[in-house]
Amino acid sequence: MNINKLLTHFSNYIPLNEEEITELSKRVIERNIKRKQFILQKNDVCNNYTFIVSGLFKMYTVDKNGVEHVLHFASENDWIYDINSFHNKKQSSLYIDAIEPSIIIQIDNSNLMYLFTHYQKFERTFRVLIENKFMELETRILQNISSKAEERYQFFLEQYPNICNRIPNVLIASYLGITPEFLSKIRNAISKK
Amino acid sequence: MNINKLLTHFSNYIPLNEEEITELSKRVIERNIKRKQFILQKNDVCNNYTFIVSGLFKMYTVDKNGVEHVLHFASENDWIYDINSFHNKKQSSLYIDAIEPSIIIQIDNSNLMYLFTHYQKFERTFRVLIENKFMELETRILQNISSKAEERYQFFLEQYPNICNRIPNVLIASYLGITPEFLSKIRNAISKK
DNA sequence: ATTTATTCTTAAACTAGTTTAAGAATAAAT
DNA sequence: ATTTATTCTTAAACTAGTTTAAGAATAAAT
Repeated sequence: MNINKLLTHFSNYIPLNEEEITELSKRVIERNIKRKQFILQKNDVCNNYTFIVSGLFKMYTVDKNGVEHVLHFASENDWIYDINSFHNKKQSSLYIDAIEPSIIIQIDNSNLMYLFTHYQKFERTFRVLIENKFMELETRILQNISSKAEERYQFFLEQYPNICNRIPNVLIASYLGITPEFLSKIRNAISKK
Repeated sequence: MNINKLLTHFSNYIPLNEEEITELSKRVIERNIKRKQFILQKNDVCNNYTFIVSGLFKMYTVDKNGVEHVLHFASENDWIYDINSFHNKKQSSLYIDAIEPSIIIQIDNSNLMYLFTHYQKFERTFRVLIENKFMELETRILQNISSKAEERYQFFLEQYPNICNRIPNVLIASYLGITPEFLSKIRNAISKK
């Protein structure tokens, strides 16, 4: 059962006892997602936290010119959700879809709130989780305001070695905030060094 | 007493009862900070969450060329801290200093953890706080990867109308990830519209 | 009130990154 | 196995943003 992967994930923060495992297991659902299948689309309300058992997702906006801007990638043992839409129950401006065929475990808003309220451990774990995600975003912002595209690309390769070769360069460029053509130039320049 | 400003801040999330107020009050300290005074310097461990009663702070790095890069501004009723240094108790790579003379209330790591463990309400409030800060950062990242400097500047002015005219343009440029000279160009272009 | 430090602006020469276009290479679908 | 769609690369012309320098304007300090 894939729930074990989620339990192991939790135990990296704080191990759960039997009651907590039972409660959690009752409140999540497992789904198989095909490549290119959406788990969130613009104007929907994001009603689930999604844990990725296996596979790879991207979360992105589409601007007025139809260009995609990738806000996050997430692969196995990571979470993906539009936090703003989820907590404020408002329409999302984001899309989430699968880059690879994936297996996910989802928990919806009311079940998550139930766990937070009845078992402080869950609230703690999710506090720490979001704190860690906040740190990652701070690092990324710092990169964006202080480094050139080439450095940001090199840093991306170092930081996400296990996903960078599963993601097409078009999407890496989008994530870095540059055009795919310029990323091509950068890659060419690096290979000549 | 300035603790009231902090209590009001909490009650915007979840109101505290008398016991919680007493516990909180025992565990915080109030400080006056002069202009340009540091509350965190590189290589120190950030041991406090800092609530700003009045005044204005910036958190930033200094790169190898001596250039400052502003990660965050924070003014009255907001928090500032290096979350990475605080939770992992490791040396910070950031500086925090006062742009204006300020009054702050600080709570240190062990006291905050005490409150989290004994009163779930504090853990909840700080979870929601960091979630909100995460949303802000997501918006900022999206801006950085998808918009030109002029749009990012306009957005900054709209989003932070009460601090943008208290901050020198050098620092706004740094926050936006552009040079002050280019910000000058942008301001000139906008004023001609 | 005066000096000193900081901030802001302008301009010219430059470089990082974009746009447009088109072909080559690779991966996905049947 | 072949077709179709997607991804990647190259190059030329362009534009957004940087660098260097220097003077003007404003704010801070005494």
